[in-house]
Amino acid sequence: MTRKENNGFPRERLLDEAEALFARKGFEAVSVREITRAADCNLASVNYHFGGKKNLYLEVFRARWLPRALRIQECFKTSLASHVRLSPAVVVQALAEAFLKGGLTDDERMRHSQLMAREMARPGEAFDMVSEGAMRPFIRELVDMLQSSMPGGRDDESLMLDVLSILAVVLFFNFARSAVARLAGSVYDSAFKDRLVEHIMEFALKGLGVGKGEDLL
Amino acid sequence: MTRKENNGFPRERLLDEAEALFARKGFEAVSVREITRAADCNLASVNYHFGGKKNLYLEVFRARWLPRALRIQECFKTSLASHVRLSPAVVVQALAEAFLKGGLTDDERMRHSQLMAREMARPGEAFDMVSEGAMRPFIRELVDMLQSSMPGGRDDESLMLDVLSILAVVLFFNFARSAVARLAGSVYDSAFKDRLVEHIMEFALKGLGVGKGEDLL
DNA sequence: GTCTATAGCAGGATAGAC
DNA sequence: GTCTATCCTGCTATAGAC
Repeated sequence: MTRKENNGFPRERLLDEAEALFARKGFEAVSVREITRAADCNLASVNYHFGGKKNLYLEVFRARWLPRALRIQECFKTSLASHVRLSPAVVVQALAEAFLKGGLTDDERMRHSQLMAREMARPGEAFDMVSEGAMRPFIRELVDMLQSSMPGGRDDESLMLDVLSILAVVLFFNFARSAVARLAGSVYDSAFKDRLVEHIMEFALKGLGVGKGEDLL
Repeated sequence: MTRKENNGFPRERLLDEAEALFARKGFEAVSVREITRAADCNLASVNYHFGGKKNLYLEVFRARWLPRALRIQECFKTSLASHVRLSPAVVVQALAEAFLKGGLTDDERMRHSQLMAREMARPGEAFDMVSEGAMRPFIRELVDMLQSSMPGGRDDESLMLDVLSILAVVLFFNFARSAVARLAGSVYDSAFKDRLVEHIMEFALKGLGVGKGEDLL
């Protein structure tokens, strides 16, 4: 994999390449040699800048994953800001769009989901960052929003499971991208992605027990 | 990890321990030494019985994962057999129960989901088995069933995305078990599991656009 | 800060005795 | 079929020149 010349500092190049490789193959399947080769740095640079492979992995979450998660959340809040009243439909639409089309490139989205899925499948040291730094507060916020906007009024635990389920679907269609494409018999192109976004919004809204076209504007 | 003495033949012990370790940590993170130690076999046995680590991994899918997938599908069909008419609610309930409580131990369910999630995140040689041997025909079957039982009549592609979404939720709550428990602030005990089953059925049925209690019997 | 060279070790695989 | 001993490769990490 010859690299498109990344013009950042070595430290930044290492973080970028490491993130891509860790997301694609997982921590153990990637060697420091592979990372430094891809980042066009020498073998010792990982140790110099980060103090070892494991610290580089953690730094990828601190310096790349976390900011991206916060960017997604900002995107979500920006969508909400244009509405006077927060109906469930508005919240869900903003949520789905923030995760599926908001702010990030397609590659970023996949990397983000894959790293997240890896830490969720097997929580390690980075999971604290994922959990406390982004997911838990965001979920809390979502539950509160939905709670105060749902007509019936449901208990928090039930709403949280709904939120987790929506998140599960979003994660799945991002991190299992090639498998989904093969199972669906499609190529994962731009049209297919749009189709997925449409589907997820519809499915999630219905799953929450909210009609789709209720009061989106 | 001292092992509960497994009384099978060495070959079977190797498959069992390898499956558990591959599911938990992934292919690269597990060493042949670790597997043979857990299975109480000598280091050379993996090469003797399977011809290498990679072939052992493939054999785990052929001899453990695939039969289990078929057992889940049988469990699903048995549930259906007791109904005269296949309403969507019946199909979804049978699906959710087959995946969440059917026939397998809790450990088996988690291993099954984790192995499946790994192959979907990064399809390798084993993915053909997962895909062609179990998932694709099963999804096909589900879509056909739902198609002929849905009142409105929807297109196959849309139904397949629904089925994939339900599968995504089921997979997620199994493979991200510890993360879910931490995010939900619960322990993943038997009561919590029952709660999850209940939630998934409700969410999936609504997501399909079908009322919950319509015609379950 | 960057690089080469290498220590030190763990990995998969195999040979060959039993 | 099973086991020990061993080969060789590739890994992380570090020392030390520049």
